[in-house]
Amino acid sequence: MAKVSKNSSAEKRSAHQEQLIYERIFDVILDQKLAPGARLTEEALGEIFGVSRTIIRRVLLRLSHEGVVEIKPNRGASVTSTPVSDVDQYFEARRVIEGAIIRMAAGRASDYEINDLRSLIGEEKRYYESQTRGKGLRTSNEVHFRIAALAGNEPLADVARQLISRTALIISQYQDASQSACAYCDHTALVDALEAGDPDKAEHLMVEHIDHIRHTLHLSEESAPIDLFDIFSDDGEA
Amino acid sequence: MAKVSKNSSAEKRSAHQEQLIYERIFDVILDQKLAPGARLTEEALGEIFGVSRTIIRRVLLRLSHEGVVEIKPNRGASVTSTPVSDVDQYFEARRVIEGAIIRMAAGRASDYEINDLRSLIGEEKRYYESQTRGKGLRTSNEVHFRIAALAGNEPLADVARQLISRTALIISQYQDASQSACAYCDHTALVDALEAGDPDKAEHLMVEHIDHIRHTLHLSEESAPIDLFDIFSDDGEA
DNA sequence: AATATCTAAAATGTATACAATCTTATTTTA
DNA sequence: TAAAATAAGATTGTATACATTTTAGATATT
Repeated sequence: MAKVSKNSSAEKRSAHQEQLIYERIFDVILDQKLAPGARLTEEALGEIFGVSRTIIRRVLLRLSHEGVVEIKPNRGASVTSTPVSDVDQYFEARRVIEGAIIRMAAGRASDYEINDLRSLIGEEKRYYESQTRGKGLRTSNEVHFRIAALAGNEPLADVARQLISRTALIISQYQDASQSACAYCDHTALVDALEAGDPDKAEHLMVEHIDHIRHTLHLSEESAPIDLFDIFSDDGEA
Repeated sequence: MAKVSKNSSAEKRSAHQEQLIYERIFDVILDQKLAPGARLTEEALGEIFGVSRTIIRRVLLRLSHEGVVEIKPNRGASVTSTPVSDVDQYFEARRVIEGAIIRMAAGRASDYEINDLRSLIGEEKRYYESQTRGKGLRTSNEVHFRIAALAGNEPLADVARQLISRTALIISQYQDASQSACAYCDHTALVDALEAGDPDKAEHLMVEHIDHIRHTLHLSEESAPIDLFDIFSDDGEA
């Protein structure tokens, strides 16, 4: 007579389901399996992930609020293509914000947090060496996320996260797969400065690092149409 | 509950409809007609604006992405209540970002843009003198938005806008209606520095200004439940 | 009277139906 | 043949139905 408890495993999943779909789509974009400009149709995605358009719509809306996807009225969503002319602005924004952030973070990090960062950078190094580009890029982002968190200012960390994600999209659009930017070298130096509690050096290294990434980009126009089913059915991510 | 849809006049402009609802809800929050913590139920809002829950849901989702509203699973949306402990972080974030922005903007503004700003500040002054608090606060935001745009860096202006909107919510939560912060005095000085092309002075004034606003806040806990229909049916603006 | 349990109402979560709009292929016309 | 008109298909826009969950009130129990 009481409530019939359904299989809770399926229900638990539905809570995270949206998040999983969100990450999956973002990952595919960063892996350059979906080029900028590629259209994301609601029904196709719904079939792929086994949910209705309602859920997909929410995910696309979130991605559009983050600037990863563009939604035009009656046209639907497509991967954001950043014009060459906008690229430098994003990197300048990152220099300003992440420069200020790492200055605030310098000396604040505990030994535990520093160790955590170093092991993350180790992971990053492995991904880059094993040529798994997408994973490497996301891990690199994670390093920047963690540093942002160390500053102890949640709103600032939040806007930093946005810019970092958005920049990742730009990098995946303009960086050659071969030229993987050796980010982990720079990252190690950054963490050293953090540990030493040297704000000036930390800021300087961060600005140089962001500048360095910017200069690995080849700013030329390109595009490549793709089929949604192929991309999501075959996960190239070991 | 009568299902009478109260179509005011914005029935056919379905393209802008969502935007209008968004602004209407945000305005009501800034006017303190909806206190932090107040619940926003989808069906009630749908009836008020004469649309289905589908549209309301999109608006609430957008507001939640901007941090104005909090959505909890199975609980729906409620106006974000910022803990006292978080307030200073938001203002610090604004000092960092808007400080950098106005530095970039100094000397870049055309005569036309400067004049535009001055007339906007005039408008602001009138609103404050006529005690229309909500309008005054929004106009004040607009001044900061415009300055952010002058820096010529869209991504930075974007994160600035987010923080400014979010801070407006905080101000409406913690500032006494009487103490209206005389923002337009500071703003005039800011524009003078912009026109003179003095980055150091402009930055200094901006930091002081933001600090000044922060110090008009009375950081104590409060709350007040309200009825949605009353609020939206009677527009206290004018 | 206080607490616990159960039931009804209300709100959100999701899917789906149908309308409006855009896209594409085909046919018509000059 | 090329351009324009048109019709068929695909895609998004919106409303609504139904399921699930929460909330609140009533009833029962100690």
